[in-house]
Amino acid sequence: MPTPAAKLKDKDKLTRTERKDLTRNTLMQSALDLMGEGRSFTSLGIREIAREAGMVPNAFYRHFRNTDELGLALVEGVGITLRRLLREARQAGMAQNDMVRRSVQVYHQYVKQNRLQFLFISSERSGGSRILRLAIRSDVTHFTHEMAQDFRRLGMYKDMPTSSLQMVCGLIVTTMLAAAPEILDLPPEQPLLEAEMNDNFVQQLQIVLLGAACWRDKPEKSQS
Amino acid sequence: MPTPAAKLKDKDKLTRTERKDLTRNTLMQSALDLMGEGRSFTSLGIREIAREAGMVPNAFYRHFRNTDELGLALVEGVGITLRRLLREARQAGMAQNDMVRRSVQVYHQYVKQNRLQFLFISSERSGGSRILRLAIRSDVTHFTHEMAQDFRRLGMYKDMPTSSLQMVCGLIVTTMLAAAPEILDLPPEQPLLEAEMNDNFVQQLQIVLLGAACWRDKPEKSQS
DNA sequence: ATGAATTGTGTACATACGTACACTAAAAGT
DNA sequence: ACTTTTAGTGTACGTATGTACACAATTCAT
Repeated sequence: MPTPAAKLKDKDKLTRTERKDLTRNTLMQSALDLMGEGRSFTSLGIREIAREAGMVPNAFYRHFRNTDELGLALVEGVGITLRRLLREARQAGMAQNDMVRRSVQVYHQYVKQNRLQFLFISSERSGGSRILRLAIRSDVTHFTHEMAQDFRRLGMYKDMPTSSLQMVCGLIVTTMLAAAPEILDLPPEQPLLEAEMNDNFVQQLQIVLLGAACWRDKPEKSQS
Repeated sequence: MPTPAAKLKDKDKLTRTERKDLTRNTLMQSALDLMGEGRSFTSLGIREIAREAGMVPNAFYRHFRNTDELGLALVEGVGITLRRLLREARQAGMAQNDMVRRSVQVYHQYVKQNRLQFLFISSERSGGSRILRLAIRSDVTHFTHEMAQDFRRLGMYKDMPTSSLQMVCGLIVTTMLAAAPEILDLPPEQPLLEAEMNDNFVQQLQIVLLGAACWRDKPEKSQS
């Protein structure tokens, strides 16, 4: 690696829009990389990102008007990542037996593999920029709904009204996302801590699923 | 209000340490206020905070070495706030009946009353500075344990092992804290949205409590 | 009462930032 | 073959930042 800057830019013969998308991605990746080094997205500057991407500051403007716009682009990638997660979880075989434990393992390694994206979600989901916050929240809601659909497809909680099912999935997703920062902060190569955390996580999810199973719609309205 | 800067500094006759603590608090409050205006804590600067506090930049150093240290001081305040919450919830009368609904209401208004502190917790709990993150997390753990003790005192889940009870409380706290950012982002004076959110929140907590009630320790170890 | 300690001020400097404007080179449209 | 578009560069400017240093004013200890 000759320079610390250039990320991936082989000067192949590419159409202009292709090259543009490429450096655009470089910018986004650079922002993520900076977050990986402990900086929070909201505190990133245009110059900083451009520098990390090996470009002159002004080049940034050819792709985004400001950092928030780059953030929104990152959120899109997050949406894709989350959808892939669901797909992987589905494929991981829901053998109904220790399906929760299995899912937790899949999730755990998925978070580690997509470290920077989850770092981004976790810290910006309730972070500084309102626009980003709402965008992420909307993506998470989307994810929740897809999970509910999957539950339906798998025939889980057959006789539960859809709204309740979504509420339960919301709870699951909340629990999942809350686990992400702790996974990310785990010191590497500490299988003991890791196992302990996963056990706790598994138990919590089992509680939720158990509660959902015992729920059996009781739509009592409060009158206080 | 003559100047936009001075917060609360009547020049009474005060001992030196009192006055110092006073301006120290002014600095902390100013940081919170800035967060209230949409800035994220990690992106705050010494000058910015000092300016908001109506002081010259250098004065900051008489109280904190850097912004992280101020953040840690804020975390202490957060701990106190959380403990007060538990106390209020206890007093709110756990009439066992719609106790969840009651607690949710208490919590909701508590978050709104301590808006800035919850803003701080929510965004820094998985935010940029590792030190702050861990400090907040440790406070939250503490809070969780106290909640578990309260559960014990109230005779709830009598025959559940302590570790499981703490796990359940962890789940509850996670759910509570996840609700905070949404409460904070609610447009003001929208009782409909508010009620909807609360209903959802209540249901989720009921699921958790129900699951916990059905739990009845099943300490099966996995062998995969 | 006097000297020390400490809180807050004023000035200063190197550095970083966002952004404007003019420019180059190369691809795209004609 | 030409003109136009456009991704990226270079320079420049006003402003904000962190921090160092010397200083003022007041409280504390003696």
